[in-house]
Amino acid sequence: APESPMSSSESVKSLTELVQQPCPAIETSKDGKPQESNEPPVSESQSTTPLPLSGHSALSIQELVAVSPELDTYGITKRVKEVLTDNNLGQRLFGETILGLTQGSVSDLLARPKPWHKLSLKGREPFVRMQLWLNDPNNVEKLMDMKRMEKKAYMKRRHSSVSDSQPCEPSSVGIDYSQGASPQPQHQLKKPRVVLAPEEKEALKRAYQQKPYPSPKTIEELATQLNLKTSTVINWFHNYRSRIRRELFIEEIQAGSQSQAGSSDSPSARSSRAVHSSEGDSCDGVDTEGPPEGKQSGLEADEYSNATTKSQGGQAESAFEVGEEVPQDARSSEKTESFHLGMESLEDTDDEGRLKAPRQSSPPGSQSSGETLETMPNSATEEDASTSAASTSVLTGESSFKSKESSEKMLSVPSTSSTLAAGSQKANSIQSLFSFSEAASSKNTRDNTLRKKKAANLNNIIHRLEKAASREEPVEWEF
DNA sequence: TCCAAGTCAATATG
DNA sequence: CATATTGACTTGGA
Repeated sequence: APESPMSSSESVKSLTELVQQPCPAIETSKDGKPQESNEPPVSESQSTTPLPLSGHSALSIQELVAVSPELDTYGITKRVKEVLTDNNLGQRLFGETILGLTQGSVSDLLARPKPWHKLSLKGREPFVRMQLWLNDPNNVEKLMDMKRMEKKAYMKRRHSSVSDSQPCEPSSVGIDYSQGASPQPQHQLKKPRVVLAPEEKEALKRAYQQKPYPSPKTIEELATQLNLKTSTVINWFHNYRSRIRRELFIEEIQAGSQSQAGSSDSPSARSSRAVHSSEGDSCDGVDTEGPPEGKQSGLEADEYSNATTKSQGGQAESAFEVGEEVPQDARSSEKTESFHLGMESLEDTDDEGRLKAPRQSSPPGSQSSGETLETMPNSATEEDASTSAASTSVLTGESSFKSKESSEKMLSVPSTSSTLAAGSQKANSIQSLFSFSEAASSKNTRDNTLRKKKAANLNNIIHRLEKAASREEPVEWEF
């Protein structure tokens, strides 16, 4: 098989190489790199590094991370993916032995790496490890060995059990795997893992568009209306916000990287990466509605609506202000819109339409039936307005306009880079922080007020985040 | 307390 | 089987 693609001519190393031996002075050889694999059972993860100042012994990665130069996370993941696929190595093995992470985390990391400057010290660690691994000439070989070993062990185990009736390899550990022991009864100790129904997700997304940072009160309402635990709603918002942010990051990275003028970047054919398909166009409305059937997969398409960002934190930027006037203050404009989340059924009576998940509990008397009423009394919360009038119930499809336009999509503008063509070179970073975008929408019909609103909303939170971020870290981003 | 960032781990998908 | 998605938990900062 084709082998040794290695870095060969790659000139990319440059700074990445530094990671290997950041400061010869201190580190000297010992290239053994601190790769230690963690044990299967939970890793150490010793929080708060106790600073092994005493030196000797392994130099923790955290120290390496601390001195590591800026790494190209996107490039690293791209190469790692190539190497892994070229050699038939799985994420699980790689993650557990090299990164000390589980398969799911690895998948996520490889698919959506955040730009270096947006990573915390902890978040940079896996990337440093990956770079270290890439620099290791025997990386593949080592992993292959591990794989073989694992297979062997597995085979052995299986064999004995199959051919041998009494494998009992576990002999040592007490009989029955403790723990759950009786698999049957399965007390409910196991926790079912909440799975939100598509309708519920839709409702939450809609709520998010109106208020990305719902007040406790709003959260309560949502929880009640959707018949979910409050913590679930809270978690959902946290996760959603976080994941949306991530989407923006990758856009940023892609935009930045695309400027590459040759050099680097091997022409690997496959490449992965999903292109953002844009979409759009025309007819929109229409559709859908009935979630039940068909195309479940396609439904998300827009998923976290792509946002169009635009940083304007205060300076600059005005340049490309979008053409359209944005309803500044998304907040106020919001009140016009109502919550209407279209979902009809849900909750309804008993009979199991299958819709209702196993969700246990259910607040004491809550949810009676029919009708959902809208709880929206006072308000007067600090955010004032916000939901206020709006919210009709989240469920009830009864709101007059459940309209079909529900499918909101926020056009995702393929950030065309305007500026970026520029030199870049040099620090290579250029990431530009946020793409401008917009422009596109202009042509569209003007009825996109809805979109604008959403965009404003997202911009809003982005600003807040940026502000906060810059405050704490006077780094350079943001030129 | 809230939040963000990282992860885990169950479970979807392919 | 491997990979992708996602609700929940953990950490660390104000």
